[in-house]
Amino acid sequence: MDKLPGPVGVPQVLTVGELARRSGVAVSTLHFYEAKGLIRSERSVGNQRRYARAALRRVSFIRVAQRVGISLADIAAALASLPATAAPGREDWARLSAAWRSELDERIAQLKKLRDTLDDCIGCGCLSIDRCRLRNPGDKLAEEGAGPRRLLVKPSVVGAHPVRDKPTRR
Amino acid sequence: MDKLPGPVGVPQVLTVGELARRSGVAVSTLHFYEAKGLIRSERSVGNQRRYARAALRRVSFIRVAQRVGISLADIAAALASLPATAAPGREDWARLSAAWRSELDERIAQLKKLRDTLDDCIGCGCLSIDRCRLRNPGDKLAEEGAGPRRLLVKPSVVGAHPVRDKPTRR
DNA sequence: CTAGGACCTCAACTTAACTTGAGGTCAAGG
DNA sequence: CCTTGACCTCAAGTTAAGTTGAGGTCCTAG
Repeated sequence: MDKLPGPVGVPQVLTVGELARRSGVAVSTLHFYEAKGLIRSERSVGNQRRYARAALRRVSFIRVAQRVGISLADIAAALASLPATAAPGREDWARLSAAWRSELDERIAQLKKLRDTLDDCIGCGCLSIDRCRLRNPGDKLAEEGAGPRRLLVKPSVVGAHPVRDKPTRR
Repeated sequence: MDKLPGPVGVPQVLTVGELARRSGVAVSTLHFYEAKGLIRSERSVGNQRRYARAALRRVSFIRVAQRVGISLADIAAALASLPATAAPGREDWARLSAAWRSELDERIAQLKKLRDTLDDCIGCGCLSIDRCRLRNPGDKLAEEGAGPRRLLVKPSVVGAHPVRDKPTRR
């Protein structure tokens, strides 16, 4: 029953090469993702990876999430809530969606703010981002020393994106 | 006329320590940004960095842009259109805004799509991202081997975010 | 005058996310 | 039987974005 390499129509199980071609990521990346626990595979008799079609979905998800600035670690955490073994059911996706909803909303708000800030500051002619609608009264920013407060929407719950946060002394 | 260290009210020129505190980034990061050409400073008689107040604005901008997944290289390119020497004028910000507008809009669209996709796929009960509204007819995805086409909005003009694009053979 | 903080440079280290390469297996075709 | 292409593992290299550290300067306060 084990579908072997040769591409025959629409296979129910994918080789790593097929998954790579169809998802648009390199084979090495798939190996990497698997090592990181982001995707899973069965093995054929000859020890080759065999992916369920659901893997394609997972990889798409990973790439898109990454593209908007979410780290693999966060993605892995989210995906961990899906059953790796079987095709995820409705409530599995529901759980994931709920968990990410606020994070995504927050990032959207952040982006809009950045975009609109540029526009506004041009429109009003004040020539300055930290003055105008973004400037806090009295210029008393220095109080807590914790980043661009006016542009940042909030510190983020999931907070593990590529941007190194606060100079953490380990 | 060179304002020296001691914090006195609201200084017109900032030391690296002050800029670090007020912008929320580490001193080392400011050095790094300067080395990369993202910010600029004058030097005091004693060879210490002195930043114009405009630098605070630039740093805020850098962090926020970064936070939404834009690379330092892209940010540097954008900032390069601003005069590093004087305070940027209205048309400088206008240029920057215009250049980024589509990129930001695109990323916003992308994020919304990701968010709504999760919601939709739960709502419709199809249990699958690559089927449903995202699935292309006939499952003929394998044609060009170029990434998650249905979720990705478009290949991005500025395209230099942390996500390693295509397995480029150098 | 000497100690403390804040600053300087430059090189080396770190982490995430991959890629590259060396050396080896496996199955189908000529 | 032998080659070819796709696959395997594991180690090492790469890039971006910083951080850490060693060794040195400078000014202000005690």
